Amino acid sequence: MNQDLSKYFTLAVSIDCVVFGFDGKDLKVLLIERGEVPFKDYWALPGDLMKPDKDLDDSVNHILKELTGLSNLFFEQVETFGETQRHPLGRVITTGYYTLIKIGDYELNPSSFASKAKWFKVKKVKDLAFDHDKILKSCFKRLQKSVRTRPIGFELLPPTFTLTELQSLYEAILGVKMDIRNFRKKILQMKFLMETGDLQENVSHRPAKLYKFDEEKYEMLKNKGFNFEV
Amino acid sequence: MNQDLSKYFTLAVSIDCVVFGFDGKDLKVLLIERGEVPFKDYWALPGDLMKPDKDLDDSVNHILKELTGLSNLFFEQVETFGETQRHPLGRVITTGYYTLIKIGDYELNPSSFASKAKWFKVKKVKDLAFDHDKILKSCFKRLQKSVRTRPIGFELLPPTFTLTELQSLYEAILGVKMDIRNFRKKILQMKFLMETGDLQENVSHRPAKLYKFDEEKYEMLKNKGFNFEV
DNA sequence: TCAAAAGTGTTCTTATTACACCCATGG
DNA sequence: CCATGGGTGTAATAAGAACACTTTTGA
Repeated sequence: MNQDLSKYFTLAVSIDCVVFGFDGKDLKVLLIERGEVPFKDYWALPGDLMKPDKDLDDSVNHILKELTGLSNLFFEQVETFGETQRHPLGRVITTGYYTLIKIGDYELNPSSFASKAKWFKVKKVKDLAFDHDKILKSCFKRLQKSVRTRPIGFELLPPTFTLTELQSLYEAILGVKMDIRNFRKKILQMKFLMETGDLQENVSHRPAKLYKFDEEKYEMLKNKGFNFEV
Repeated sequence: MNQDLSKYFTLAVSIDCVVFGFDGKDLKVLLIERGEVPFKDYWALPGDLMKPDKDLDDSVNHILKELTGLSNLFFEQVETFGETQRHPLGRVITTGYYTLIKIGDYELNPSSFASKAKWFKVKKVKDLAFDHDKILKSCFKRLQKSVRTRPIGFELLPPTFTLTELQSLYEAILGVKMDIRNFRKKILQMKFLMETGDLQENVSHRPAKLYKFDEEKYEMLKNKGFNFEV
């Protein structure tokens, strides 16, 4: 930090949110349609410039709420993108965050410059505004890493779920097929699932047992981590 | 991005470099003594404000060279710190990067506002300028994670080394003692080490065999990753 | 009675752990 | 001949991978 500081204080910082959800079949990501320039009418990650008087990490939820109505989520910071040409209106460095939520627990209320908000299959997404394809890819990779070293599920599944739904979630995130018997063996021996005693209803096949997360054991495992190889 | 953009373009972005080295016994980190305010005479991570016309990732090596003389290293981005009060001269968001090098392969030439540059044992470091304790901790954690999923060593050891030196490196990074026989078994079966045929000299005990990395296999494993449990 | 998904065990192979003694050198 | 760190193998246990048939329901 030498001479003439003022020329350095000329950048903006933005935040982009990658909100992952699961509909029982596909892994999805929440996008907004931009109602303003730049990239008007493009689909984009919910994101905006950070107010200069706010902490970076604290701004994530404010920005997401403003655009989509979703609030109070737990985000993990992933990567910061700082190419000179990434934003057409000036020098904007952006930090990407991701979170996991249950689709359906939250109502989407697009506002501000978001004209729409909608869930898209992660695998189908492309041609987003700015460098958002890159940010999404980076966050998706981080999610894939995380899923192997700590339990994920609670955040993405309804309160009770079948083992097949949980397996589908892991398969959707990791993009692989797993052996049904080995998956069940592995996941049950971790002891963070409890049978509810209830069964699926109105399915035209043998109804599956419904499970829920034992929150206490689940939080314990989340903190200490584990190794889920596939 | 709505109304009055100019009030957003008032931030500076800085970069802080965590350069890890190994002296055969302890894991070390390179620090500079700051010759200028703020935090004059404090030890700090080498870091500086980014020039607004440069890419973020590209600035890392420029900044490190300016302060320490080290150039052309491969950095991994770790985390961005953006608390409002983290810098006394204004709103500065900083991104932390880390790299691994062989101490001794590089000559330290402190310049610019770095009055000194020196290696410190990672475990002993505290009371750094700004929030650098936090940045160092974050990068150290990332290093510990990385070491379990891909080979590390080449960057930190001399061209030829003994298995005990390699084991000491892993123990220094992970902060655990490992079984000598199991360590050797595991590391040798990965096939990225080659015997040089030479032995240690001038040691007052049985001289150890010297190994080197099989660069081809080593790069392969680095790209595809592996699982090194301890 | 058919279609569709649920549910269940065993065997084989591989990886991990724990553990103790002799060897080669310099001083 | 002593001190120092180098070097080696095996047995027991645990984890992972591969694999096929029966059950329950609604239509």
